[in-house]
Amino acid sequence: MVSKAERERERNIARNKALLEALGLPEISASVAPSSTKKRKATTSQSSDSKRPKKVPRPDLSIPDPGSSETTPEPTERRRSARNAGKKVEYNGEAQTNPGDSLVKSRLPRIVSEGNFIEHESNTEYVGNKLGKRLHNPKTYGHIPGIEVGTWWATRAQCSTDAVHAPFVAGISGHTEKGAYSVALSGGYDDDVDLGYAFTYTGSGGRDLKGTKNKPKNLRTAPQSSHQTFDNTFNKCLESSVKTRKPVRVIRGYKLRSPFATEEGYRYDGLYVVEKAWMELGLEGYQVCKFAFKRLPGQPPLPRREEALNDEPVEGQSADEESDENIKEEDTKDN
DNA sequence: GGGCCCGCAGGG
DNA sequence: CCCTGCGGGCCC
Repeated sequence: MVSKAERERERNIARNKALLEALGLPEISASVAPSSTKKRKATTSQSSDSKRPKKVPRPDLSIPDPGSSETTPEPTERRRSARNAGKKVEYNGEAQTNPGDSLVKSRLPRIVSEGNFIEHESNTEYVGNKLGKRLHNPKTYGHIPGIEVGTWWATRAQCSTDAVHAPFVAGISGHTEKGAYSVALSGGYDDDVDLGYAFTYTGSGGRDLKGTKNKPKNLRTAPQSSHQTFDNTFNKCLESSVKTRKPVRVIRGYKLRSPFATEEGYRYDGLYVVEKAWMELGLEGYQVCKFAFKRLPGQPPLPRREEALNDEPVEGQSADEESDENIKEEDTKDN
């Protein structure tokens, strides 16, 4: 038996999916199975052990002892498990006393490719769950220099430090007239559809973050309790993106319900264009703002979750054409 | 795992 | 300043 809400959800999904498919594939119509192209080793990390310990972003790297011993005073070890993310973990002990020193070395971040994902080893210290020193302005359109598609972070704060998506919590960042700089796909709306090369996205607002007067909640996210509108600043940004067609940086997170979600943390999935903006009835019975995104061609294929690999192969994935270096950082000159 | 509450960055 | 927001940690 299927509940009414569930049916509603299925209908929304079907409608959104049809809409995305109507947008067409991103140029290359070749439906190449991603595993057959460049990421043949994409899933080796977990293939051997049947019981996955839930998070294995890095099976093993050049770092001597990745094993659970987090206490290694290894100064080069910067990545942490998401679980440790706000703790007062003393990685790098004394570096903290003088953050400026270790932060300012302005070498560009180094990327270590790792099959299914890319580990980001920048010189930037990620201090706790706070914003570190940025090398670039997040209020720009297009790629951030030095940050490859596929770059992975444990937390939103780290992603913000690298200027890919500035807000810690909010899903949308942008300029109301020129368009969005970036969005985060991190769950939150269960009738969004993610095909990888295209997805639908639900806008912001309409949530009662404060609870009632007697029962103040002061939440950062909450159930829908009123209609969304395009007056909302964030929604306006995305609406403008449809007109300006500026590229939007997209990150996907572990909460996303999609074969393209990360196992944990957040991943930079490159540039998309917002093709369409509209309103529809959301699952919670309120009007929501919806947006259809389409990925720009010429970008690395998206990794899929392990458990999704057995499913039907996805279309629209193809090896990189010539890389699109023409889409570079393009300043907004308003600050 | 769910509930709750907090800090925090960004923008008006 | 104030408020928002697809985090994150902790406690249960």
